Amino acid sequence: MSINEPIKGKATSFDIAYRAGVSQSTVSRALRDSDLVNLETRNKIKAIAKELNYKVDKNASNLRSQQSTTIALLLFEDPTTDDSQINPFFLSMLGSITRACSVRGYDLLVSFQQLSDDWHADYADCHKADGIILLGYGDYQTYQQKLVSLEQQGTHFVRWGAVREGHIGHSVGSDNFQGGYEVTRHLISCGATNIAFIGGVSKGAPEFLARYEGSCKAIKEANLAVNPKLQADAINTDLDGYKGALKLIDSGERFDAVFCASDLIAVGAIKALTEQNLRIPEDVAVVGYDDIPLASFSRPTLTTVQQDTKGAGEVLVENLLHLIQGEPIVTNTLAGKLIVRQSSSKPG
Amino acid sequence: MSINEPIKGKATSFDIAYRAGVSQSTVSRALRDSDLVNLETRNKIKAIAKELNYKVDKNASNLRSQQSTTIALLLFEDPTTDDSQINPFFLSMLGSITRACSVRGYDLLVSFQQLSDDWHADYADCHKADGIILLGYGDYQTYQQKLVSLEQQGTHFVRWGAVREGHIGHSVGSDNFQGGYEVTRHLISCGATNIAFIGGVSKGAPEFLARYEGSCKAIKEANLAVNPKLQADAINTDLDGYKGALKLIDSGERFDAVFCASDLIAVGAIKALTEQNLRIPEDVAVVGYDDIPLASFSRPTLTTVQQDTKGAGEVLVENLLHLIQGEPIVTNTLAGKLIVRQSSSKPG
DNA sequence: GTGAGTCATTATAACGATTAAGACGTAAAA
DNA sequence: TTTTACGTCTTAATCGTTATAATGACTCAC
Repeated sequence: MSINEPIKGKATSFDIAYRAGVSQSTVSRALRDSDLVNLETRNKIKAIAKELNYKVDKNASNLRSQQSTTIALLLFEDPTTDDSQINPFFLSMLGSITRACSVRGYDLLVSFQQLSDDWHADYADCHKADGIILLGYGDYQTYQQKLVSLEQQGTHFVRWGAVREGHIGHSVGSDNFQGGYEVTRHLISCGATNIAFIGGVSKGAPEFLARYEGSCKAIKEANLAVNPKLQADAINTDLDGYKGALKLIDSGERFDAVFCASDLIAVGAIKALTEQNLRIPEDVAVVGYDDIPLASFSRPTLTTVQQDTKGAGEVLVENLLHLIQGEPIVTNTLAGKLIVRQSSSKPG
Repeated sequence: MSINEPIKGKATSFDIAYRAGVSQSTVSRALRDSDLVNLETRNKIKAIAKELNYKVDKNASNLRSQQSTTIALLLFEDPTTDDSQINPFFLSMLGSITRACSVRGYDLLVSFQQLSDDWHADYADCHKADGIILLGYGDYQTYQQKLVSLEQQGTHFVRWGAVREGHIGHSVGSDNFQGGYEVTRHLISCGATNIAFIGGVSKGAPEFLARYEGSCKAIKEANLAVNPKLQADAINTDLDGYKGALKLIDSGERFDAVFCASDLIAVGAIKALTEQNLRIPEDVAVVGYDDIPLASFSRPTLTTVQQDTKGAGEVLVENLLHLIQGEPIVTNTLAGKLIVRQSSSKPG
């Protein structure tokens, strides 16, 4: 037993051991409720620990047990957007992820990443985190290499995004195809026959592509024709939505509805349409995707698909923890919910 | 020198030492660019480290050096709001804080807190973080006790909020008084004579109070009368703004402008006013505070005060680091910027 | 040629926990 | 009585660093 009566700085388990008249290892066990130590001593030790305001040193604990009970969240955005404007959708997810982590006793390390950095090595490798959650719209191709090396290093990670064949690692995502399908069915039921789509399809976010494909399916099912000219590229900004809408108008093609791949795009599109004196939804119905807070306050309020952000955070964390513990993963697709608002109200 | 030729799991500094033919301590020094080790050996060691994909173990490093190069961000909201709706203003701050941390080589631990928990002990005490950033609107009284005990434990922390006399610890905040003053001067210059205020004043967020007081100053300076009946309480939600506006209308008092203590409140207020067929800004001018993304897209677009969130994150982190290193703190107040939009356009 | 002064590196303790293996009574089984 | 077993606790090794003191080698001055 070490003879360090006075507590110098923060209390250590040795200080408690001394006061309790037991060995340090017993203290360590007692505080983690090991039944290798007598209940009475256990309580005594806990009492002393509380009195001394003792907290287990995370670093020492992690070092010895070789795990950090910490999860790293890596947010990466398209390089075009700066850090002051973060996608609201991801931010709302942040809440549920944090919650999900803390419920399970995990800490959350947050980091925004430029895709250029070698983030893939910086977290799990130095034992900062047990696993990584990757969040970001973006071109899968650009960071596939990093995922491969993550995989090779045996790092545990899950990503939010489209669940597709051939993708590395485990993904959790909204059922974008189904969402696009339902949006379009809704538009058709409102009387739309020429439905435009604003959102990058050829390259870029696979989520957008899935939404588009779902939309096409609905159009075909209704015996309408898919018009490729009624599709305008846009990444996930309002400015791009604005430009996309202008492009559609300039194309001279007729359209009575616009399905925007995201709410931000929709906001921009609405601005453009309004400036051209088109009435929404009378002349053109508009639907977005994501149900960001703005959607319910824009004028007109925006019909959109609400992604289950609460559930998403929960599932992401849950799956990652399963992965870490070598258990099988269950869910990986979350249903979206169509929220009908003014921008696409039914006639009559 | 330990004789462990093969690398078992992740490489350690011993593995590198073996390959470089030097001692482990030399490796440790070399990787931190100590000039106690010859430049040539240093480069050699670095090369080998890179080749082996070696990363310093954070836990071991932290344990030994007794610091974590990690900052904890504690976000706490009024208990009324749930985790799915986080104040956009704080979220936008999150971006700059993350950026500021990573630039300085610090990690960021994020946590949302219910005020009830004993978060005050859970971060610095167990060496998870070197310091804490506290973010949250909220009644100062409710968590003052925690701040006191933080202080007592010698924990370093900074908070975002009103800088007031008698408050524990270091605060960084917008100059809310000045902001309120300028908003109101602007409204008066637009011709307003009866300016209402929606936002909790008597108790609750001191930020709101400061904005109100600034407003009152401007009113008095213009030789107008401050009408206490034209002040409605509201915490920071759109619903409360809605209710507040209705209350003002029901009061029967005349008013031609509403200064809302936050954009969220303003959004709710606009909704209420519009429903009562009041035109904005013709009948009533409306101004918010915060410049959340929604402000520039609402109909009408919302005049507001843009808080310098980018600068705020920077200053918060900077100050905290100063605090940790025992250096003096310089800045603690950030100027806001009035953004005039449609909701309060000048006549003519 | 002995002592002082550099320079580059090594040997060796910490840091504060976890955990396997061993020790010591005491009670039950042989 | 001796053995086995169990409950309870201690001893000691370990995690992978960082930091301090010690070691050699080698130059330089008196």
